[in-house]
Amino acid sequence: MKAELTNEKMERFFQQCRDAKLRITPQRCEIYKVLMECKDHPSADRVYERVKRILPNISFDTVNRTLLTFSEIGLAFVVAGSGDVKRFDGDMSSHQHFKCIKCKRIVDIRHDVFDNIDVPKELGGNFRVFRMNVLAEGLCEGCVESNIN
Amino acid sequence: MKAELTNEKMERFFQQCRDAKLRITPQRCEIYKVLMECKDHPSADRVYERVKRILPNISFDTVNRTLLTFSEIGLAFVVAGSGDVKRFDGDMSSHQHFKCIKCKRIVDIRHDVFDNIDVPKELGGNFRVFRMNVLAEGLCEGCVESNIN
DNA sequence: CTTACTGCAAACCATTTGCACGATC
DNA sequence: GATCGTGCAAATGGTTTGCAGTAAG
Repeated sequence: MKAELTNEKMERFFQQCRDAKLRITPQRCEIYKVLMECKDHPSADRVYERVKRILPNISFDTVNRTLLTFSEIGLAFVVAGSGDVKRFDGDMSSHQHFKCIKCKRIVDIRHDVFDNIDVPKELGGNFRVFRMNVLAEGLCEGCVESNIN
Repeated sequence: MKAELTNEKMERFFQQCRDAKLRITPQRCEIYKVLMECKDHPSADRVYERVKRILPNISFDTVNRTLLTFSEIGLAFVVAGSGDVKRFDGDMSSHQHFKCIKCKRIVDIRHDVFDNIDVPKELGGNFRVFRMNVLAEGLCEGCVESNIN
C-alpha cells in the first residue's frame, strides 16, 4: 500500500510518547503506523480492521482508546463533522476537509486563504483557540451522479 | 426572555412548511419559535426542556425528529463539532462558531474573511458544496481561568 | 376521509468504563 | 517490582425506529 514509515518518523513518535509519559507498546506503534499511512480519514473501526492484520489479538477498545489518546497529545485529531462516527486524521499540517454527506467520504483540500487564519478578535483576549476547523459539506462526484437517477 | 417572533416570520415559516409539504402542527410551531429565540445553539434536549414549558405533553422524540427535519429543509442546521451531542442553530445567516472544549459553550463569530468563501476548486467541477463550516475550538474566558488552578 | 405526525417504548450503535491480567519501564 | 496498558465484557447515552392512536388538510 504505502512505503514503510521512516525510522526518523518512528523515532520522533517514540519521543513524543516519552514526552507524554506514554509507554511504547506494539499496539500503539501499529496504530500510529496505520494512521500515518491511511489517507482516508479512517474511523476507529477502520483503523481496528487494518491493525488487526498485524496484531490479530488487538481489541477495538485499545484502538479507540489509543486514537483518542493520540488526539489529546497532538499526534492526531478528530475531523469536525455534523454527526456520524468519529473520523481521525494523522496529518497535522494545516489543511481543510470536504465531506460527502451521502457516502461520507472525506477529502483533503488546501486553500491558501484558510492557512494561518487568525483567532477572531470578537472573542476578546481571554479566549484561547487551539484549532481552526474548516469543513465543506456537499456531494462528491460519484454521489452527484447517482443522485440524478 | 425575548420578544415574540414577528407575525411575518411565522408566516414565512408556515409557507416554508407548506413548500416542504409538512403539516403545521403546534409542536412544530413551538419548536421553531424556541429555536429562533435560543441564541445558545441548543441541543435537542435543551430545546425539549424549553418547549415542554409550553406543551407539557410533547415528547423528546418529536423535538429531536423535528429539529432534524428542520435541518433537512433549511430551517436550521447542525453545528459542526468533534463528537459531543448535536447542537442546533436556527440562524441561517453566514457566520462561524467558537466552541469551548471544556464547557461546550458555542459562541457566534463573524469574520469577513469567511463570508462568501468560495468552493475550493481542487475538488473539480463535479463536487457540489452545500455548506461551509468554520469552527474554532479552544477554551473560553471562564474555562481559561478555571484551568489555571 | 386520507395521510402525516406524535408519543411511547424498544432497538441501535458508537463510545466509554471497570476490572483483572499481562507488559513495560 | 511498581505502574501503566490491554482485552474483555458490560454499561452508557445519544439517536433512531416501529407502531398504534391522533390530528391536520
